[in-house]
Amino acid sequence: MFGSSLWSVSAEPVSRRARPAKAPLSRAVIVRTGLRVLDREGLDALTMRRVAQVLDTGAASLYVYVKNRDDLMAAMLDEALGRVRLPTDGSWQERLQLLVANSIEAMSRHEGLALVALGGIPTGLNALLVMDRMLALLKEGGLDDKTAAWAVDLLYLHITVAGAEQAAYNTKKMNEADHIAEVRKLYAELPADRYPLLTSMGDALFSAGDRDRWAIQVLVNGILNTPADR
Amino acid sequence: MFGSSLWSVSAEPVSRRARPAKAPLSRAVIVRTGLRVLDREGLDALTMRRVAQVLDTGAASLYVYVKNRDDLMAAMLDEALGRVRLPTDGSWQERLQLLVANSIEAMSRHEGLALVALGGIPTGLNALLVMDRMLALLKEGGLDDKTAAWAVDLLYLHITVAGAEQAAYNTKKMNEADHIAEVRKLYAELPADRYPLLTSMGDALFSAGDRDRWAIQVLVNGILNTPADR
DNA sequence: ACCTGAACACCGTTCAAGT
DNA sequence: ACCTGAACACCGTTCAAGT
Repeated sequence: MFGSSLWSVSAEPVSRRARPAKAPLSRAVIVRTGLRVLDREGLDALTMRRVAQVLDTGAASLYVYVKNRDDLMAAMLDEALGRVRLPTDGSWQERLQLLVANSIEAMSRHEGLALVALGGIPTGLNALLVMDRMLALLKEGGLDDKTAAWAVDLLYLHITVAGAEQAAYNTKKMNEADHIAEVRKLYAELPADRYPLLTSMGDALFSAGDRDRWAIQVLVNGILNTPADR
Repeated sequence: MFGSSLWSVSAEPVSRRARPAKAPLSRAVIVRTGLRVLDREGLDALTMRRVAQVLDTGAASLYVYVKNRDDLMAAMLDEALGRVRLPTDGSWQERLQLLVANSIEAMSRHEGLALVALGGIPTGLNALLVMDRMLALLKEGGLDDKTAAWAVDLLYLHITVAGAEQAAYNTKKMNEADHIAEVRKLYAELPADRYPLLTSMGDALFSAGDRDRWAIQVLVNGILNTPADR
């Protein structure tokens, strides 16, 4: 009875105003959507299905623009690195330290993204730009090519871990003070004969201060004092 | 016709010799089995189901001894760190550098394991032992408590990334030389105006040498030259 | 050419039910 | 007490079929 009318309804052309054209898919749109999903819903929610859903399509459609989930995350990381501000003022050492700090900060904003940088020479255009600027600063500081090259490797590695750690820290559900108190208690209760330092210097272990800034200074000072060719 | 005999067969007691008692489950056995699965079949194969299968049981049985997959992997990491050799000879700097190198090596033997250390103050008994020994060496070197504490943080962070990178490198399916050649080509083909250093100093970027050893030296030198209290 | 429904081959984790 | 079959609520990825 309703068969043919139902059929004709679904065959009827639908006004574009009632059902407006979707924004066309593209790699850039998928990458930005992935970043939004990651930032708003967390790493667990960053699934191909969820990203597709936000774009009002099916997961299969993403594979035209993105090789797989890892490829998507790598692209998201590079997008995030595109937001790094390149310092212009101060001595070369100040600019280098700020560039490293800015890169760490950019990575730390997005849960789990820093980890995809591990195990793989960077190939993203924005990651490479950061590396090129670091090389320029190191050469400005008078380092030889080999030391500068190795230094950039090490600095990028540090950016990755520091970013990952900071991101994990930012995302921790647990109350930070509670967590530290708990670990502190664990350290204090360790057997003192096997862990003499951890049990005895508890206060210093959790001492406040800008550890991130200090770590970057350590790296730069170390690089200046350690030529690659012994 | 065969109904009752089949039924009686399955009800018949089976000799323990024909079907020997399984080794009883325990946290230690599960952790060691996980490590074996990881080393032999890779990170993708490290599933609760696969570990259980090797132990001739169901995945659900593991949850009596292990909170979840992350807990299992954390325990596996600490087990791996239990294999780190603690150096006894040489100056405190030599012993420290060797301890760091040994720790990196231990982590790098097991794909993906280093990553579980990220984002979380270490609490495994073997990780803590490595940290305690590092603290002892730094204090032997005359560092104040605060600098020593921050230094151990930084060194452990470096052990983690370096281990993760090395592990990824060890596990790479692709021919190493081919991969480097590919990246080198990518760098060379970058626009020279935007990437002046990467395009011009290609040789130095891929220069051979012991980068890992150099990186550890950089860290130690930097730590010695950078007190935590400015 | 571009898109997608449906299926494939898995996951981690829980829990009622068994011994 | 200890163990487990089966189910729940998902995954990433592929591909034949549609428009």
